[in-house]
Amino acid sequence: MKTTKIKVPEATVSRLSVYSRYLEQALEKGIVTVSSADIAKNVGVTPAQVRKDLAYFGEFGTRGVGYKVEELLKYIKKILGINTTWNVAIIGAGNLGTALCRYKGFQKRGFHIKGVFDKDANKIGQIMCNNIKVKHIENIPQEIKKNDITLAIIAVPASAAQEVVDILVKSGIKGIINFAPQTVNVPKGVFLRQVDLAAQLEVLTFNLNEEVLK
Amino acid sequence: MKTTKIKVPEATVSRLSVYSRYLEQALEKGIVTVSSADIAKNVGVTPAQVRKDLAYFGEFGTRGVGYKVEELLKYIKKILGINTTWNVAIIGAGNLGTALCRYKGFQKRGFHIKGVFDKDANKIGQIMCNNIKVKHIENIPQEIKKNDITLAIIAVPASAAQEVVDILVKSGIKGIINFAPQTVNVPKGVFLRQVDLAAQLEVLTFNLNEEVLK
DNA sequence: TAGATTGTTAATCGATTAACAATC
DNA sequence: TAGATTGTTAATCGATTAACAATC
Repeated sequence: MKTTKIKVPEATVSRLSVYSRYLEQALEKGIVTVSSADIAKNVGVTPAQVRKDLAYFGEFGTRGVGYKVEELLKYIKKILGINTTWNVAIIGAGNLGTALCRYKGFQKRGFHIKGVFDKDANKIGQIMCNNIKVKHIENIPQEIKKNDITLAIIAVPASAAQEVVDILVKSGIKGIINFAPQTVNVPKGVFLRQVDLAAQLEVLTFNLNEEVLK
Repeated sequence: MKTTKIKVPEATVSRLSVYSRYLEQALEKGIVTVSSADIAKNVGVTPAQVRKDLAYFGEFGTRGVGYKVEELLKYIKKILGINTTWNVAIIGAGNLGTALCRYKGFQKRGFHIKGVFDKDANKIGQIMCNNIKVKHIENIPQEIKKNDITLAIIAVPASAAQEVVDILVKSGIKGIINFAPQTVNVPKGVFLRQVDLAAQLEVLTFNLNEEVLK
């Protein structure tokens, strides 16, 4: 694999996920070869964008021909690191945590939920998904080691988010998705993504408001 | 209100949501005035960024002093269009749809779930949240009109996403959040946001992979 | 007044798009 | 070969940051 010298934009990485989903669908349909224009049309970007995104990582196509679907899919999965499976912990066994635990989309992409944690005594011991019992937050460090968990999803109230982040970081977690609507801090070397569901709706209402003003 | 001539970056809009959350917390704590540096420190951006973001919409501060928390919060909420409430439909009464229906974070920001729809006969008639009964997808057009619903959240399988989008658009929905991992098309004048949960994890695994290569 | 902090402009940085030579 | 499409460079566009005059 080519060692990347130039920094890859985060937007490029997100788009690679989208390309890979399209390629999976194309593969199912029995499509063998696609052009950057095909990919672009199906995912709503420009062909130049597709080629540029791929160019960060190497040369995967054939001039005059295009890309082999199966091959390109394999490459992108490797680039994204999803040629292997990953073990994931969910913190917070409320509605959202439960739903995420049962969400098929994670399994489908090789993410296996291996632990669900909460503080609430009523929830501990309950079975959430895949026969996983909710454990107390205290057990995070040992469970993460025992089950080789690398990623964590936070689905606790905003007020508890930073505390949970700190526990996770101390336990050696390297990547966190935070669903709590709360800015949190992680040390260098730990990757964080903030997913703010209400803020998503607010971008829509902003746009609707602007439309009215026009 | 100043009519915006210059296009506001989407990133600015998202940050306004984040600023407003911080301001709400500050208000609760009884903080009266904040500087751009205060906001910046708490949400993890630069003070210049905060001032630039606000400058798209007017002058809300006092030089040498800062911003009045309560006042700025009110302005931002008005800009985002969340000085009023919005009615929302959820399509898909599976795990994710159910969780989103019960999610407190929406209510807290003035988003009221007024309808939940599914195709599955077993789900129809079940009570999801706020005493809302799941209705068949066929009922979307009339329910949307009846309940004055403007926004919709799609939580159906990828294969059904475009079909649902088309129904929603035909019913007059103006803003859609799509949780299905599927690129969909909307006509001009309808706003769409794609929230791809697995892709979020994949950005993390990409980063972890890169770290290893270094 | 002196110190603080805004609002705004200009400079920088980064990402997207267009264009085209390379090449299948 | 001629047509098609990649990979890559240069041009454009847009967003962030730095700097500072305005002003409380």
